[in-house]
Order: sequence, then structure tokens, then C-alpha cells
Amino acid sequence: MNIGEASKASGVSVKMIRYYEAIGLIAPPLRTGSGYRVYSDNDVHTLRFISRARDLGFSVEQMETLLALWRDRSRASAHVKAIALEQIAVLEEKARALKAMSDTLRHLAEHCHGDDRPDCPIIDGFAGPAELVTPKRRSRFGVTGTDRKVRRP
Amino acid sequence: MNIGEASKASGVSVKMIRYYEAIGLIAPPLRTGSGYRVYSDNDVHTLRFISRARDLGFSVEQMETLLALWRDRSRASAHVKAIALEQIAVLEEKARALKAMSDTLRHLAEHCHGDDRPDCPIIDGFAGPAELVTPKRRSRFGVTGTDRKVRRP
DNA sequence: ATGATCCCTCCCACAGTGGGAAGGTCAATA
DNA sequence: TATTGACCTTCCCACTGTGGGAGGGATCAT
Repeated sequence: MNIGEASKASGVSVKMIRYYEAIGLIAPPLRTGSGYRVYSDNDVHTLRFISRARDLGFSVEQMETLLALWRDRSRASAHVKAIALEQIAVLEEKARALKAMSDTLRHLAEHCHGDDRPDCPIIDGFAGPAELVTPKRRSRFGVTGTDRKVRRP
Repeated sequence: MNIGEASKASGVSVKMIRYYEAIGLIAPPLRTGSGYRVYSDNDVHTLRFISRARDLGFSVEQMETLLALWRDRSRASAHVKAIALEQIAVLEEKARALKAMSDTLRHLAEHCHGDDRPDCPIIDGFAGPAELVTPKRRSRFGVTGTDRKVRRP
């Protein structure tokens, strides 16, 4: 099948399929004489796997490992579990940081009467002393991980 | 004071101060004869405001509004509150999505014995039918917002 | 005067995703 | 058969927000 069909069947956008191929996450598929990419059911299966893993917040780098493990019938489940647990910890830490932020904001908002007068504890909280506003400084939390390396060599 | 000092005093990195200037979030400061940027205490105050807002997950675009409101002594607190509440909702939705992900993963991990046998419900969950693995499809949640426009004209 | 420590600008990288231009292909329909 | 419309191709660019680093100038203390 063509890329559009594979996209619909897997839930990965056409753009992303090509991107994953370019960065080497998936193997280049066969081509027709005129250069169209041709995907098998098996390829779609892999794409679907990728889609699920993305939805669970795994990075492309982690998916590389996960895919290798998926294909390796002799791998130990302990290995996969370790990666999953690591990911769970990351996810939970991000959720925690997010919650701390919204709690702080909510606290500020609760003390703001929200009418047409200019006094506003939210704005004052931003401008005033740090302790009032920062739950825990410097937790920027990019959604995808930190310092990873160049992958296209 | 020079940019390095302003950076230390505000908690915004030197790189970011220049970036915020380039995109027009902050006004270009005065320069010495040799081209060094010179910041006043007031500038540092603004920078600190920005630093706090960033820590609470506001995007640059939101900060533009927030800064304008901060400087506008006649603004209505309702306006600020509305922005804050919006941000709270976004933050909470992200936290919720993150939690759903980690719950799903944890569920999968709990059923994985984690030894050297290859059976692994985590991997199987990725490869198998969608219902088992996706808490709620297609919630990718970039940390900063979606479709915003070019700002350097 | 020399070296250390600033600062300047400019370019590049990254994740991950989409937009779109310029062009080739394929199937169906008029 | 010729045209149309839906696909496909590659290539480049955008974005957010942040850091790295090169190559060169400025300031300051010893």
C-alpha cells in the first residue's frame, strides 16, 4: 500500500512516516518503479507500535530501543520493564511539576477578586519576592528529554 | 550594569536575555560606546517578572500580554485573572494527560514479571489492540502552545 | 603588557511537527 | 484519448525555547 493508506491505517501522519524514515527509526521501504513508497502490513504494524509508544510519551530515542526489543524475540522482559519504569518516573515528575505550577497559579488567582479594579495578586506575585510564586525554582521540563545527541551522521 | 550581572540578578540566562530582546519581548537597552548592553534595576525587575512567569509555564506570547498588563496601571484584574485561569486549565490538562500515560504504563509494567524470559505485556501492549494501551488517543501536549505566528517581521 | 574575563554578533543544533512549492503519477471520467 | 483530481515525490522553511561555540573586541587587574 502507499504512504497515505499506511498513514491512515497506523495513525502516524505521512509527514512523520517520512521523518521517521529519514532519521533511521524505520527502515526505508520498497519503492515502485516511479518512486512511490510501498508498505506491507508488517510495516503498518511497526508504525502502529510507534504511534502507541509516542502516545505514552516515549521519545524517538527510547522508541529505538523499544523497537529493537520488540523485534528481538530473545530479549529479557526485565530490560523492557526497566525502560518503562524509567519512563513512568519521568512522566510522574513532569506531572508533579505541572501540578505545582497550577497550584501556585490557582493560589494567586484565588486571591484576585477579578473585577475592574487594577489590584491583582497574580501580577503582584510575578513582580514581588520570589518565595510567593515559585514552588520549586528552575524546573523547566521539556516534554521530550534533555541533552541527546545528533542522530544523523 | 552589564548583561552578565543582570542575568545573575534576574535568573534569566544571558542567551535568553538577548533572545527576548531579539523577538521584541523586552525593549533594546542602552549601549555603552563600545556596544555593551546596559541594564537598569528596572530592567532587572522586568526580567525577574519574566523568569517567574516562565517558571509557571507561560509562553512567550502570554508573557507579552502579562507584561503589558503589568505595566498598565489601569488594567482590570479580571483580565489578568482570565489569563491565569486559562493557563491553569492548560496546566491541569497536561498534568492529567501525563498521569493517564503513566497509569497506563504502570498497569502494563505491573503485569510484566521482569525476568529474563521474553514475554512482556508492555511490549505486547504496544503491539496489540489499541484499547489496552491508549488512555485517550492523540493527546500529544507540547509544553508550549500550538499554532503561533512569526514574530520577527 | 599580558592574561583573564567579559561582551559582541552570527551561525548551528535539538525535538517533533506542520506548511507549502514545484513537479511526477495514476486512475477514472468526459 | 485527454483532462482532471487525488495522490505521490523531494526540498526547504516555520515554530518554541534553549544551549554551544567560533571569531573578534573591551575592560580590568596585576
